[in-house]
Amino acid sequence: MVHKKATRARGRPRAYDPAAALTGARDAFWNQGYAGTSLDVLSDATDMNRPSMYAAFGDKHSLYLQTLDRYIADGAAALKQNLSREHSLAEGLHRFYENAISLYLEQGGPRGCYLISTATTEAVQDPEVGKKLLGALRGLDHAIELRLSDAKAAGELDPSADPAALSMIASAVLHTISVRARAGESRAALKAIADRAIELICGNFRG
Amino acid sequence: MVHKKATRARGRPRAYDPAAALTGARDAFWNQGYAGTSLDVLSDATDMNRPSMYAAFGDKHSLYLQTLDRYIADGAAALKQNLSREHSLAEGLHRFYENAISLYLEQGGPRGCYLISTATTEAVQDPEVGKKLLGALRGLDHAIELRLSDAKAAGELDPSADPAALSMIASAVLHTISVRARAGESRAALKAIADRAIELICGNFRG
DNA sequence: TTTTTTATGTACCATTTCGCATAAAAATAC
DNA sequence: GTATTTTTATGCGAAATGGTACATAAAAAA
Repeated sequence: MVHKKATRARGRPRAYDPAAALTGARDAFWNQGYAGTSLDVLSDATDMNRPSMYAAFGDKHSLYLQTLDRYIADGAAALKQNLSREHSLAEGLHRFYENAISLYLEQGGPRGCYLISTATTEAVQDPEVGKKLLGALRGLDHAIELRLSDAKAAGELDPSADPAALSMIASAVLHTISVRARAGESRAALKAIADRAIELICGNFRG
Repeated sequence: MVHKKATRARGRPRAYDPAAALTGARDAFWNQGYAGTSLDVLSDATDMNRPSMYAAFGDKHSLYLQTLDRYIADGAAALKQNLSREHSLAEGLHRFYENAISLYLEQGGPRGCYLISTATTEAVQDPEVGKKLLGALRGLDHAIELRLSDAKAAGELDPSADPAALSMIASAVLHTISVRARAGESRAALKAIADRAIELICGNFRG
């Protein structure tokens, strides 16, 4: 039997929580963008001094890439849950958009999707960011398309429905919600957009 | 009779073209974002030295706002032309998206929509930018909705069609095309998205 | 207790960034 | 020609930025 905490790390224990630090860094980038966020701000946001940040996450660029990875992983997990076949398609899409809108408007003012709001700007000059962004966009398309194909097979969608086209629309609606949220659109307006999209995607069918 | 060039400005003539300089500045911001573009880069891009830039456009922030204004005005003019009633709705939307895709992929790598790719990031920290962005988004929605209402009245759209909902979709598709273009998606893929959207919006009707 | 290991905290450095002062240049007005 | 006006050109300077050296603190190991 091995006690997890039995063997403690050798030297001085770290004074910060790595996961919380990454969240703090992400929130700072989220508010000010990659280029607009200084190491001083990141140091405050992570509750770490500069050398510790460096030791833990590497330089600013490397830290940013790690926040992107975690956001993408978290988003994929939430997506999988929301679009599981436990709920109807309409219900799943409803949860999916509600979840997104809440995330985009969370605490301290609107901010939109982390990728669209910060990574898109950098994607042109930074191939690593561009690659992660494109991968995430395609991943979302793909996951939704799979769910729509299932729905079509299950009779939840009209037999003439085109899952590829509809999944593109569903993604586009998420993207527009992100942009509008960050621009300052109200929660009610964003919800109305989501509701209209769900109606349009699901047509007259209800699972 | 007054000759336009008869009375020349008093002092040393300017060595730059104001409109071209604004275009150069815009392109620099477009590539690197607002925060990521330094005055040195802007000075190169405008072919102006720093004091001249200041005299002509004010500080970096003021210059950026002016590039936004011009982009928004240009976009509105192009939109008006593409969605005029000279063409059918489907044809108009086709021109609209083709025009956008060409702009988003123009010269020197993909870049997306100038507003979505650069202003969105700043919108949270910079209320002036946020206001301009939100205004532009709503302006697009409104213009498309008007065109769709006309199309409905003219029998180009199904009588049951909802212009407000469809215009939101049409805008969303433009937004997704911008994000995907900047992320590196191919022109063919972007065109496919536009075509699917047009089909979906226009339904089975053709004007 | 002493050594070793790991993390912290202060302070620093080179560079970049934004913005402006100042002088020279190029035109018109007198 | 001289004065006036407007722009250009060089370059400076304060502040901010990304990144790191170095000494110290806090733990386990010997």
